[in-house]
Amino acid sequence: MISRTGTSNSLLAALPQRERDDLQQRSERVLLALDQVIGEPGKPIRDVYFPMDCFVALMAGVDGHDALAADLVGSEGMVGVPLLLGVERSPLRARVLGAGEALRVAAPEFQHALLASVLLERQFRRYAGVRMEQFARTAACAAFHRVEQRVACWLLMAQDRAHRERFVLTHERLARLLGVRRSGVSTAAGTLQAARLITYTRGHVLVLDRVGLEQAACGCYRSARDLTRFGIAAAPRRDVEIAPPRAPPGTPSDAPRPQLSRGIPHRH
Amino acid sequence: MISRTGTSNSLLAALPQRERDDLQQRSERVLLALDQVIGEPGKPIRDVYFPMDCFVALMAGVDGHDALAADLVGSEGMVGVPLLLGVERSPLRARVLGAGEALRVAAPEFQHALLASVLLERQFRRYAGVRMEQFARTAACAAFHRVEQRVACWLLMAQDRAHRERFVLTHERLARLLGVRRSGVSTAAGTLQAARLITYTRGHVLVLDRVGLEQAACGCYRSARDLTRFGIAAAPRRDVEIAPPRAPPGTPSDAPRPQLSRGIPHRH
DNA sequence: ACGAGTCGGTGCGGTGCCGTACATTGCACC
DNA sequence: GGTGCAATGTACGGCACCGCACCGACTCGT
Repeated sequence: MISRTGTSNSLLAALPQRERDDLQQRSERVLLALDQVIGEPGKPIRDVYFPMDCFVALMAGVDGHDALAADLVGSEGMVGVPLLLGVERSPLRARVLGAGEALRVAAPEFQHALLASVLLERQFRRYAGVRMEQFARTAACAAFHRVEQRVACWLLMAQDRAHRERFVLTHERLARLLGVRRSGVSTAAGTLQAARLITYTRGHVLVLDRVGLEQAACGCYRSARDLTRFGIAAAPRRDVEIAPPRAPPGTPSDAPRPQLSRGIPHRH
Repeated sequence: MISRTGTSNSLLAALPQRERDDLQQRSERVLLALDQVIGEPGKPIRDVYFPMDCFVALMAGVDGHDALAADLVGSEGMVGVPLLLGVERSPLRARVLGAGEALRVAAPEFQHALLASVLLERQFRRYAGVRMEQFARTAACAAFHRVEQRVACWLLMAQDRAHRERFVLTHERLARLLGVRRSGVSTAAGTLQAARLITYTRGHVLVLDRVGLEQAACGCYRSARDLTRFGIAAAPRRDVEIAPPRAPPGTPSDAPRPQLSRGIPHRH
């Protein structure tokens, strides 16, 4: 999980040599700065991004504000999925949450690449399906799970995408992701810190006990992680029916897990 | 809106003659009963459905329960979008919320049809993009808007899909859509009823004042409706760049709207 | 006509989070 | 080594919604 895969993008890495090379030739390496916005709701999608060691929050908005993050995109994914689906305007705001490098491909170039290779198109399309499921999960998670669980969940997701044991994410920013108060995050983070699961100092997060943190998080983290793996895996060939490994038998995706702070009952 | 479009599906109706006929030949008319489940999370998608005068709730689950509805599908859409994206298992539970007729197409038939026509594939793919945006919106709505607003919102969405002035939807079922208590819906519905916007009698909803109900709803309703229209509209040809009419200039998608019950401030 | 079951109106104590505000603490930059 | 700001810890009243429960009202089947 923390294994530093080098500066590469899994979605690209899963492509056949030819497709990968083709796309990389059309791309350029760019440095994305913290808080940089690389997608505005309602505006045309100019470029597609493949994060390498940065990660990006996809913010859903209501009433003119960014309300909450629908998903995080790191080196396991891409920014600009709507283009895959023939939607040329971004529905969400894409804001860089962890600075770093990404491959940028201009929208027309990307569309040409899609037309040039069915394999590439199929692989990316399946990623779109994964993203969609993730959106639905986020909706349920935001509506049902306690702030503390969600803080744990998103810290884990952020860490996976930062590829580092320690990374940068202030309470303020995390609060905006979750759509809650900053002080709510502070309290939750304080509890996690008291439980020796993390250390939080001025935006610098250090995960001390990953397993414990996973237990403090809602099941959404594990589900999301499994889903991500499925999204990266090479798409099965159309003529051979392979059951995707979504739910390995005997592995209930939501196993019962202990509560951290006072046994808060789950809404059902 | 209430115009009874007859028993047809807009997504199919927007297709060119040839594609529509082809798909209809592969389909069969079926009657979907209230509460019938036509998609189980984690299970293979056997069939794709094009509702005609029925509508279906797509339920996202957490912790093994259905948590909340991510979207409603009526004659403007289809059930089985993941197949479009190369995902062969349903991420959500699809439960019939309004009984009626639908066209059913077996998954392999549908996939063949997709391969047979780029036009058809493009049209449906864009619908997938719309659905995705809707998921994100639902997430934000569920997290931020008051139950009363959401009740109004979902009543409107349900009515659009029922194509009738009056339709059937109990508090209990609506509560499950929103992921709230049944009594919470009762209270909210009571307020709407007191304001002469609706009449609610044992599951039979009659909308008295549609405009008023829209004002009582959160902006999500209008956004979702506009989005739906965009989803139905014929996809622009690839070689001609046509800006999709997502946000007509001078039409802020979330205009300020009056509060119904005591001026509840919006979280921002 | 009557009983059973569904539906919805209502109440009550509990609580998680909101909005707001203020004090503290590191870190960066003088 | 002080100054300034960003980041965090903490507190407090308010409230929307929770879980639970009860009861009346309407519908339907026999």
